[in-house]
Amino acid sequence: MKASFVLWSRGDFDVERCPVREILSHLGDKWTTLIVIALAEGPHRFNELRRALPDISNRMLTQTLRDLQRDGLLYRQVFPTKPPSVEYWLTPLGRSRLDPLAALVTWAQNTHADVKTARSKFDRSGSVIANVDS
Amino acid sequence: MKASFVLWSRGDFDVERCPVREILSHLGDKWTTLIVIALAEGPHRFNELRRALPDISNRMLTQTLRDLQRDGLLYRQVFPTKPPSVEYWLTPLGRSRLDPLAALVTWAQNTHADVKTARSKFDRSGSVIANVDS
DNA sequence: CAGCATCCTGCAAGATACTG
DNA sequence: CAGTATCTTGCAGGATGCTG
Repeated sequence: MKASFVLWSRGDFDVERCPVREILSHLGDKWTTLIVIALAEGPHRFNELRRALPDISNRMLTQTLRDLQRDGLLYRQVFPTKPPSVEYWLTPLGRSRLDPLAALVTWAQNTHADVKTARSKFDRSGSVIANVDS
Repeated sequence: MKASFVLWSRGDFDVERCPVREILSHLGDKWTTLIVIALAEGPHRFNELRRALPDISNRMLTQTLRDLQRDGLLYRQVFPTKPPSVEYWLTPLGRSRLDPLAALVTWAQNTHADVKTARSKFDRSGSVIANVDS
């Protein structure tokens, strides 16, 4: 059993400074990951991204892009055209996040059916009691 | 460029049924992943988990465990001792989630320094304007 | 076009008290 | 010990209108 993360759960640790939590808070928010994935294809402009994420609000797109830029995951380039256009694309650092992300997405796709099955089985079985017996 | 996820962002797709969103909603909540990681070591009882996640509320621990059980990611075994004790541990399906998760955690640890640097650089540079120039 | 400023809302999550 | 049942709340995120 490769227990590689244990450092966070045992003993003396500051919740605020737990690296695992940091990560999760990033993955937690609704849009960050979707934008990173959207930019996997290549550079995109503001409104292109808006169209790619049909239900994102103006506010959230701006804010999430800013955060990603701030963390060094993407570049932002303003072209002084008229009207102005702005392009976003992944930095090498940003690209490097795609790999673990892809692994996760793949896992989810592969196991999706199993989860669905387990879920409806659980629900049918009275949605109470254990599940370990037979 | 291995564009493996594109299916979700282009053209005709139902936001509600986007598989990527499904996944993210699972990873999104505050505790699910932490619990899965905590159970990587092996079986744990309710209050053991509570101690492992110092700041989780009673309510959230119960609820998250139920959801994970429902999705077939963990087993729940009640021992009719007095007072009762209950053990939780990962199913094979649950274990299989550890791999992509570990990849992500590792990535985060490896890049943590870079992100911190980028962040403070961004903040110092007026926290406005672009970052692509020099 | 690409945003910012504001106001507003719902729901994830916390706190607390009680039970088999 | 391992939960359930309520009540409450903060803040992520939505809606809308304005501007260089």
